[in-house]
Amino acid sequence: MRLTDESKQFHHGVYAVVSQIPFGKVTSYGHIAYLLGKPQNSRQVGSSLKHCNAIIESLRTELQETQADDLSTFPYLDYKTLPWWRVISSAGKISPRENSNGEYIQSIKLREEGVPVSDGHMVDLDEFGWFPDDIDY
DNA sequence: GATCTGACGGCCC
DNA sequence: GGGGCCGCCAGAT
Repeated sequence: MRLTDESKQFHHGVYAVVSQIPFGKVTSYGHIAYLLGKPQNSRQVGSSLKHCNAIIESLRTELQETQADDLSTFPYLDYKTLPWWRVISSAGKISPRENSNGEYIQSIKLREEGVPVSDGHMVDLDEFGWFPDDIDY
């Protein structure tokens, strides 16, 4: 997995922002891209999450190899705790996967947090959306 | 390597 | 409201 420095920065940002979405709230791929200063890269946010397992592993490996920095400085680089299920489309819909199992799991995870998900995999963004203008990450 | 495919979203009919 | 187009870029073919 060869990533440019630029895209590594982007991935770091995506995971850092996702890790800050509050329990019981959701945000959109596009809003994460907006917070990272790249509002046109919503699609890459989806890609970051789709491949979060491999990408995070790659980022961790590189940090371990290239710097003496303690990995605990980057708490968001852990796909086991990354709340990826709190990210949905700007239309308020859980995005379809190749295999519908993923969206099913996502709806379960959201309901566990008290976020209602309709049969059409829709979430009420007015009530459960988290869309800050800027955050620290 | 060239080309296609998406966990997307904004814009323009 | 809905459909087509475009930007973006990591993976897959």
